[in-house]
Amino acid sequence: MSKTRSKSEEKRLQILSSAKDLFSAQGFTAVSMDQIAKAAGVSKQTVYSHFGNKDDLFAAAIEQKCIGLKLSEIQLPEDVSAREVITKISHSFSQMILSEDAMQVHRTSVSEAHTNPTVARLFYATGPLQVISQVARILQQLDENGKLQIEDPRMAAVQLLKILQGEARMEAEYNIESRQSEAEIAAYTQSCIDMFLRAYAPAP
Amino acid sequence: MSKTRSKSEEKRLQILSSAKDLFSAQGFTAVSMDQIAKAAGVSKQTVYSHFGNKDDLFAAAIEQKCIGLKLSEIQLPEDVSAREVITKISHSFSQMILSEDAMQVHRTSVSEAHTNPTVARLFYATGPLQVISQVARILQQLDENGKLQIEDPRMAAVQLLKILQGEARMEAEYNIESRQSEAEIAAYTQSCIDMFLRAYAPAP
DNA sequence: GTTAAAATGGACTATACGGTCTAGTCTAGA
DNA sequence: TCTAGACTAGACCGTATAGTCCATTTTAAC
Repeated sequence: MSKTRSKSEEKRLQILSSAKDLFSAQGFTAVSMDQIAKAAGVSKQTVYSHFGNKDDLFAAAIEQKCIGLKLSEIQLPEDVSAREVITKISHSFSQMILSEDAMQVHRTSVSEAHTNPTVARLFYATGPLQVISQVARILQQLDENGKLQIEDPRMAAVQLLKILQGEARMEAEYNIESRQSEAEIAAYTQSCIDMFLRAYAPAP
Repeated sequence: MSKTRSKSEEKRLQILSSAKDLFSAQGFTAVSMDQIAKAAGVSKQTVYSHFGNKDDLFAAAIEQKCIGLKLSEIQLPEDVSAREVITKISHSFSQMILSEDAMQVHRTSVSEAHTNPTVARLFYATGPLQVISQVARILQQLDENGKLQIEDPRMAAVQLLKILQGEARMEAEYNIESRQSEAEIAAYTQSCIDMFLRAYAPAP
């Protein structure tokens, strides 16, 4: 352990933390290395000695940010109705997807998808893909229990997650002024839950 | 009319066209005014004399691009089943949403949504919002004809359009290497059509 | 305390960009 | 043919950035 001289780790974390905040808030090009150094309370040289260049720092920062984005763990007891499960998933997801953190990473990923593909792919793999698998697994259980009738749980998971995004997500994406109210979002989410349950209700 | 000297219009269009292509392909910051001038075969000064600054040129170029993005007009004869209508909408939309043009404008809008809100809002209003209304109107007709049972056609329209995006759209957004095949997309689209029709089938 | 790595801070290079300016050319209309 | 406006080519300015260099100071281990 204690490698000859290890104040290093502390600085490294400061840099990473500042870079994470700045990059995800303002994107890659808009943030300068001087800015990051200043925000981290560290000299620019130190930044470069820890992370070789801007690209590497960016990748590390966004990776860091992705780790913090998890769908809150969903525990479902045995005797629970399909409606309860879907409702739980829906609200949990709806809240996550509209959070400022999630939107920031999403925007940054899309913005840099072409010039810096690694970041977007990293995010996609650790974010959306994970959630899809997680939800697909739950849907498969509901199918096996006969509580829903789902041929392809993965497709159904994508469908559920997609509809839940709704207009609210687009408004956030495009930075529209007049956003949907909490009530409207709630009403829409409810409509999605009902719609999904009708579509995948077990045959009588 | 013929304003004293009007070679102007031709140059203006050249500039606008080049700017449109460059901006939508690479985004705002990545494209320089020199680049645009060169691509348009025009001097930089001419660019500035036609469009005052980079922001204005950008707005004009993206506006130009938006005009070209329309959902192909959907004509539905009288005695047509709900399945036929939804199928037609679905394929039409699915194709449009994945086109290179649509993806470009989408990416650019998201990228610049914060620093240049006008563009994203313009796109949202002339693109997604239009399509939603158009589909909502059709769904309402299907409801009135008793072919479907839809309480809130607008919500249903959003749901339909959202599920149709599916994984393919995300893969395009995040520039993922391994994209879904045509066949996979078709299968998913079919699954969406079935799912939507089951969810909104009229009560027996 | 000595030592060597780690960190500082600021000067520096090279490059790029938005935007202006200028000197001169081209073209249409009077 | 003359003239005014459109256009060109490129120099130019100010600013900003990524990244390097280096002399100096701080810090942790021995």
